[in-house]
Amino acid sequence: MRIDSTDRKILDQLQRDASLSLDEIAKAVGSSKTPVWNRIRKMRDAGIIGAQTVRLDAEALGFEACFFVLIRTSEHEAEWQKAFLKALKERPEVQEAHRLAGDIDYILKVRVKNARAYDAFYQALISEVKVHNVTALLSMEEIKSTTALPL
Amino acid sequence: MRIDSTDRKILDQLQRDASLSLDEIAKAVGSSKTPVWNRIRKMRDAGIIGAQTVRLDAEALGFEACFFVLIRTSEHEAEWQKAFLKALKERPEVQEAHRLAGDIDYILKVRVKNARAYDAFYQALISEVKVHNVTALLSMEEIKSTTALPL
DNA sequence: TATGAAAGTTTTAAATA
DNA sequence: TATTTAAAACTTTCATA
Repeated sequence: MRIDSTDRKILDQLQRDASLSLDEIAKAVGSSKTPVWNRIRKMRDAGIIGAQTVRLDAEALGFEACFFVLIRTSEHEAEWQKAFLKALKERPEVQEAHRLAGDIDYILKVRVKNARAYDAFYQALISEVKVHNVTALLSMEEIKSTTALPL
Repeated sequence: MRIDSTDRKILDQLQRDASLSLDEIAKAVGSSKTPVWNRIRKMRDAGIIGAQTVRLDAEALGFEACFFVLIRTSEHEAEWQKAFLKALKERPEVQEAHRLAGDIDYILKVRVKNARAYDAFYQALISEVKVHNVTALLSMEEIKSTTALPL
């Protein structure tokens, strides 16, 4: 699917504030309701626009600890990988999981209530799948956090 | 502000799909429109509910590279830190930035179009502020990515 | 907490450039 | 083909019971 500059402007508005009305978006991108609506629908159907969410204040809700977890493994078989990915997807405290190129195999972002909850997560994970080496980096301060793309 | 189990259910619905109508949320949490609306408004005013956003498909929009960047610095003065944080906040390719406890001082998540764009970012950053040691981890596969809290 | 009415929004369809 | 207009269905918001 081709995306032109008007589409890009619409996406930029939406990722800044998805609660804007069609009229407001139309005004901001210099168009009007119906064409904007058609573009949004097309991009939704194409999967370019995904789920609508709200950002919640993690601290206020008692999620006071955030860890980045660096994982090295000696296992590289398909079976092991399948079990590992499944475990990550199922655990709700894992907010991000990436397979990496190079020395370190995986990185996770894990959001939990406290250090103890992290330990519970860690114990559960290593009992489910064998990992070679795990380093946890504890976040002291969230300087920035956004999902917005620099369109 | 105190959050009860009904509030938590509402938040959970909203972070799953912020486009749900009040009626749908009310039904899901076993209440009716007005109380749900009052609770949502209260939580918005308290800042527990933040901005509404849409998730965009980064790959489809040409953002094909994602790096996690581990930074060690020898500088720990207030002036340096101020300049560094400012640089991070201003750069739109930095999606996450955390100050860490321990050996590594900062971790960034950087989303760019390609490896070349990452290099441009890296050169710009180190010319703005002095950093001691930088390790970039390249993501090969985004296994999971969510901002949802395990309420 | 529930009801309901006013204002505003989304969605579809038809008409127009 | 893309945009404007129009109208129906639905949602949010808020006053009142």
